[in-house]
Amino acid sequence: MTQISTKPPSGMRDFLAPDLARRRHAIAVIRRVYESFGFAPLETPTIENLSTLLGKYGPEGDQLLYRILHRRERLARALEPKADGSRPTELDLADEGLRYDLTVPLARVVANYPELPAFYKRYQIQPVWRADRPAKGRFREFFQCDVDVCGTKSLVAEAEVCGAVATVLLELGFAKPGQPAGSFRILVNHRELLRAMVAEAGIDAALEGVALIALDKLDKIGADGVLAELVAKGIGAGAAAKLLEVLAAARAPGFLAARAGAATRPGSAAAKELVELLAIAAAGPAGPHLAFDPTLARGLSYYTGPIFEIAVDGLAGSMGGGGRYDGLIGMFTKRQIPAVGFSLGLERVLLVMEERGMFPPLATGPELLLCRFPDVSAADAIRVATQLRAERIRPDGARERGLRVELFADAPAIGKQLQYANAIGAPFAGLLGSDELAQQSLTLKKLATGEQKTLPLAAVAASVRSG
RNA sequence: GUGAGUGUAGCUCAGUUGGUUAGAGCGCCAGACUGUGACUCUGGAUGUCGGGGGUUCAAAUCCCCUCACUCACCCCA
Repeated sequence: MTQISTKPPSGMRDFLAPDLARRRHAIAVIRRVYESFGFAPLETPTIENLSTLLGKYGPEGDQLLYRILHRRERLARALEPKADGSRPTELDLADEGLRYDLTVPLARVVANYPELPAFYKRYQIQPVWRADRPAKGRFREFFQCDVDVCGTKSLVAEAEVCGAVATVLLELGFAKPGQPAGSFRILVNHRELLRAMVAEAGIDAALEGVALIALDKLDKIGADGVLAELVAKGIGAGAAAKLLEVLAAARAPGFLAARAGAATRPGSAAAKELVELLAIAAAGPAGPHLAFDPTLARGLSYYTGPIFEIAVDGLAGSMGGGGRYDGLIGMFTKRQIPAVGFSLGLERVLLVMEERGMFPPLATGPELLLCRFPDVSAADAIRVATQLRAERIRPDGARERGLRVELFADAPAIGKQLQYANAIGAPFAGLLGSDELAQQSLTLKKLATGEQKTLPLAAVAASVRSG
């Protein structure tokens, strides 16, 4: 163990220039689209009080929270046995943790700033942390891109957040349904509908969670598999079979409309909401992508109404998810404020885009590497680089942006400098010798073809731009 | 949390039933044009074989421990 590991901690990553080019490309699209829907930006701290975070995500979520150990005297005190002789617990050793998602911090913010507009729409693109075991497409530090609407129970809010993420994906190059190669679906369901189905099957509300998780696997392990798992989790064989029956009925075409019309049956109101949501959303960009999926459950415990998840072929997890959480903000303030949101998983989106080759060519680095021969002083090279970088006014009055210019620091053999230009992917090299300097000119070399010409400094930018 | 797999040069990997000096390709460095890279040719350097212990005359190879990473499941974004 003499050698210090130079790798980042597991599940966390360094982002080098090519990674950042792709990430920034996606984030730029996300930000632009979210703002076009009228969402305002928000950023919140990396660290939140544990009292803010605990109890919002369910037991599994609490388990995955990164906690920040007390320091110095506070830690020493916390480590001592308590008055009753019992040992300190996890709760005694920390009262802060890293944020686990962006929704709970948003709820805290809404509760903390009563002066915010009654209908607060915000977007937030920041990393979150989960003490999970990393896997393909799963990290311990990852970025979420959230949009949320607070202050209304209107299903327009649902339609808008779905429309926003659908627009993002379309603008990133994901296809409409019918073009299976690049398509995505937004699955929708309703917490109340799920509860009604579980109740209808005669399953105890306490077992609702495990029942829903088993149900969610129907496509993977089949009806027999789900049945076996339900029984294994302590649900009677009769109730388990009944649940599958209820579910099969829910999958039949026309189920939602029928249930919405049957006002006395459990889940009728929820079905009605989904019917309405699908109808409203049909007018927006999410319309063609939305699909009712009665098995969609979602793990976070704060959801109360419609829930969503983005599914694409070939991705084990989801690219994003969301739903309505009318009770969450009320956990931080006496005011009960309804809200609904959608979260895109940046890494999941990038993963799928990578696999499908969806990135456009992304320009990075300098457009021109300025190489100097040994007979040119460093000061002269800097003067020329400065001139090339500066914006200038063309004779016709138009403004011309300066070039992205890197100046080679030393002046070794020109071949070395060209090798470097090649290595960093610069499309052009500018060769500066005493001849060029005397004429206020530059020999411009196009690396891809090797062709080169000497031209006045003032003409270099235009020539680079024209390729 | 469960199960499986992989750790050998900067990278991707080969290395036979244990056998003496551990290899290839790519990359890197130097040269074949003294103001020209990417292509070609020649030459060169590169390793605690993940780490520790054990078996053996002998270990990259077999055994144990440990660490790291990957995949699948679970769950999620």
